[in-house]
Amino acid sequence: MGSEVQLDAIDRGILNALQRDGRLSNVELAQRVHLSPSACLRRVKQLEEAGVIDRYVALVNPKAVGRPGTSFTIINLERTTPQVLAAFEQAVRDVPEILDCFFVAGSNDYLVRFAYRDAEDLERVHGEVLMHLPGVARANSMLVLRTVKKTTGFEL
Amino acid sequence: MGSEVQLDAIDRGILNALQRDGRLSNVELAQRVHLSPSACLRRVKQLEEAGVIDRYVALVNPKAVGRPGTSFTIINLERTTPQVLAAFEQAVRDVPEILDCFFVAGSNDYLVRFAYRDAEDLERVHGEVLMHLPGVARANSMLVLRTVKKTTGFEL
DNA sequence: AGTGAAAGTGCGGCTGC
DNA sequence: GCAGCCGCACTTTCACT
Repeated sequence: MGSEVQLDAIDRGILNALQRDGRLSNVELAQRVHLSPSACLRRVKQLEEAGVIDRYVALVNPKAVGRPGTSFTIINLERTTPQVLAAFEQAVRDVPEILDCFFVAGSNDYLVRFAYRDAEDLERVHGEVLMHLPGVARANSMLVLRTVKKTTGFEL
Repeated sequence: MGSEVQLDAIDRGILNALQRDGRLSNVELAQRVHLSPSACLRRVKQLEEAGVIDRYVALVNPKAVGRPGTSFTIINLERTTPQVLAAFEQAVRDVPEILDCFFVAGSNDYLVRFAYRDAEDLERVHGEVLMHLPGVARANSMLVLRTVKKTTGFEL
């Protein structure tokens, strides 16, 4: 897929701009990167088809939809056979409260991110959702007290 | 800001659709949520102005821009005076390699996410960037071996 | 008064040269 | 890089409740 595509300075400028504002009109984007609209559009389409630009999304304010809290939880499984891992991962995908889940090196742990509504909801998700995923031995939550920095893209 | 806005079922439908595809045209969005284009556009504008929709962004493929690796690092500071925290956080904001940084409860640690190019780059970022941030005592990296789930929004 | 549908206008995406 | 058509965003207006 989108591997080993060579990007020049203009491509990087396009990507930086669209990562900040995915609804930039082509004409405005063109003059920011000093290109004619048609040439700019060609590059954008090419970046989309090459898979460099994965997709465009709207970002919603967590507070505005009643999910102000964020927690990262390190989940340790009792056993780490392929079957146990597969069952756990499928369950994770089916739980809407879980936003991200990563399998990390070191001690065969998962790192899970979720958003919660309030203290009661946090307790529910931690205790009734995470702890009841198949194969879980321990779950160690790290509550986010303050978000220092949060990005959705890369500085190119 | 965007707090305590009441969302009905149609608003949630709009948000779910735009979180999947932020470039949906208003007419297509309208028929998905069974509304006329003008009524739909009014709601979208209102959600934007209320801050429920924060912004629209393009998501780029990390592999395509040469940053295939992800690492989460727990950073522990030597001292936790306000001055030390502030200096650390400002440094974090100035380092482009660091994508996210959260101050987490428990032991006054930070959780930091960054993307790296290869093993050599990982070593450089961990050793030369993170460890040289002001006030760092220890940095414990968790390498992501596999991304099980990754979302940019909420199921509403 | 607040919400939804229908029509007109201009800008911008997109396919030719 | 330039000129075309065409579609969509956006406004206004009207109908409903």
